[in-house]
Amino acid sequence: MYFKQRTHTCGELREENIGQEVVLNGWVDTRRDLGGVIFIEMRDRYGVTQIVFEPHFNEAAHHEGKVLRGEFVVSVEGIVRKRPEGTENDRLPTGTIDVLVNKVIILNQAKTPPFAIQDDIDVHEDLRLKYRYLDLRRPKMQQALMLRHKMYQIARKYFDSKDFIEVETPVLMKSTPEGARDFLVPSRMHKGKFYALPQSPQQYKQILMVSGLDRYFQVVKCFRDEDLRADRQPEFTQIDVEMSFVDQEQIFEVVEGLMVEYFKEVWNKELVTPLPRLTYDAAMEKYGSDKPDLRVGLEMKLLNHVFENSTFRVFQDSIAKGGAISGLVAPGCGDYTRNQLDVLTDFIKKLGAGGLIWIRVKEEGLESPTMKFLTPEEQANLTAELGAKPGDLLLILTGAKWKTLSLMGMLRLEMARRLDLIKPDAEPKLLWVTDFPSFEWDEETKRFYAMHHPFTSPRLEDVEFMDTDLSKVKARAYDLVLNGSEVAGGSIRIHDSALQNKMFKALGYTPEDAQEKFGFLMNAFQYGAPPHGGIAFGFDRLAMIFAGEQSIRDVIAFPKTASGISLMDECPSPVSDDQLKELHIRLRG
RNA sequence: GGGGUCGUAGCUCAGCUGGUUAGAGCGUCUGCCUGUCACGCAGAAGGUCGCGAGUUCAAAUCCCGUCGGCCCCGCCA
Repeated sequence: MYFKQRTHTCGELREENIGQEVVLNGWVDTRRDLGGVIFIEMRDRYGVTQIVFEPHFNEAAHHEGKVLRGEFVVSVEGIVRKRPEGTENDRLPTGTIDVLVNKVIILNQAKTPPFAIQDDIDVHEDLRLKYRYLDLRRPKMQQALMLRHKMYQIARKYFDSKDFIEVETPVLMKSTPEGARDFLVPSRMHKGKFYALPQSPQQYKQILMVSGLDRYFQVVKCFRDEDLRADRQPEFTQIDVEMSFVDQEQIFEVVEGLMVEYFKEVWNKELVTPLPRLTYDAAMEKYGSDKPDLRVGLEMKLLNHVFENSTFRVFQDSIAKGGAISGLVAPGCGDYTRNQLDVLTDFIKKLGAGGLIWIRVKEEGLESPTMKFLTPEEQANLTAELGAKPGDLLLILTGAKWKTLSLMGMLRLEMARRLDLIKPDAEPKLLWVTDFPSFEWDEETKRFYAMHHPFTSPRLEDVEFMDTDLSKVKARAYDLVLNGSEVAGGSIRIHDSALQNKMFKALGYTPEDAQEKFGFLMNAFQYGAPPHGGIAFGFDRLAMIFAGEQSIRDVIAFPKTASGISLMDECPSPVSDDQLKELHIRLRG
């Protein structure tokens, strides 16, 4: 089909183009047929331009214009004309002109789309995902993808300017049963053997440091076969970074530099550095989360010392077992009804709490079923410690330390939602969370696991505890947290074989286990591994927050649903027996 | 694995204490309309009430199961 190349995009024409003969190619956005004159808005990635069919100007074109429908692909030739006085559209950058059509070629017809191709449509997401190619025509989605593109380019330019080199690492690699579940890829040529898709290029980037690449980064897809969330997809993009001969401080400096760029280029905001830092312990104690949202002012308080000598059985038990008593003031919620408090109690119980202690603060004192268990002195200390005022509601959770703090953190966010404390236009809050524990106790298997990964260096002053009390060992690990989301995480790695062996031993690996699982990394480290460390950005999350979206699906071109399927191409899908046979696989059941 | 919520026209929803022919707005189609921009006016078409089984004289409505979307907990080195 013959058609002329466009002379302009649909977002380009202005008053200075008046009088020019132009060619536009694009999609029919909206159609307003007034019987005589027909107005059509034409859309492409760059914008929208109104084209006009007038019978007196060109009868044949007008006749052709009659049959155009939404989403038809057209090429039009015409003359740019100033819109008559009073008919300008100030919502369009092209709104002072329109194009009087001389000729229209229908490049393709289109079925009526199942939903309108425009922003702010009210349509279920599953429909958008099934027809993702139409969804992505919406200006908002195109802007999201363009923002994402801009953010890739900023990162690449930034890291390049800092002497980092981008290296691609394998997508087919060895499965490591540590951490998240691997996606497995069966080998045809090696019966019974499997590749795994990388959860992250962790081991490869460390080997690149051994190889002397010094500074590496990569925009890289990673895969984790775990359940999804609004901010979690089974395949996602990291900006992966590793540096040699550095400590935490140099990594922070590099990362903060990139964040300054992002704040400036995306939000036009000046980010003040160095960023605030919070230790893991402090974050848990005050915010009940290792990714605290500091836009919410509410702070939790540890109350163990207030109830040290309490006769209240619940508090006694907690303290005796080394647990936590955590309190939170819900300002102005002192008028919560019994019913509202029951709803709140139910909310936190469903998350795993044993119960919720609530106390209404009145002018005349504290009001709660729990009060009969507390001495007047304890009541006074409680009020003072929390800084509670009449009209407030006090919430207290108690039990095993980390679980209780974490539950209180969820309650804190719930109260923030109820009190509407997170305004969309609130100043973004970016901070480092540092000094994560090296080890995490797992109740189910009754053993310690690496909280980050087994190559994370403990703080050197904590190495002595590796033989005595693993719960005391803190790691040289850090997360970057933006508005309550973990947007990057990393650590200084172990580069010393002796320390690495000590770590494997602490995690319960025999030397044979370690060799079997991580042998290639261990071997590499015997040939001169420099001190090194790094970080990886969760790029989708970062893009989501910078785009002001609530779901990473809105900044990913072709995302999966919460159950991990693609509604558009309907994967995962069954495969033929022949395919399975070739891979030496027989399905069970 | 668990909890919550939703599923009715192409879309967004109402109807749900069982009872006539399941409605509305938008969209689509047809006709009229020469400056619209949410064009307007008139008319029409459009339904496996997610699916299955059950209770009942009778089920969109009640019960059970199942599938799917979204959110959360667990999980995510």
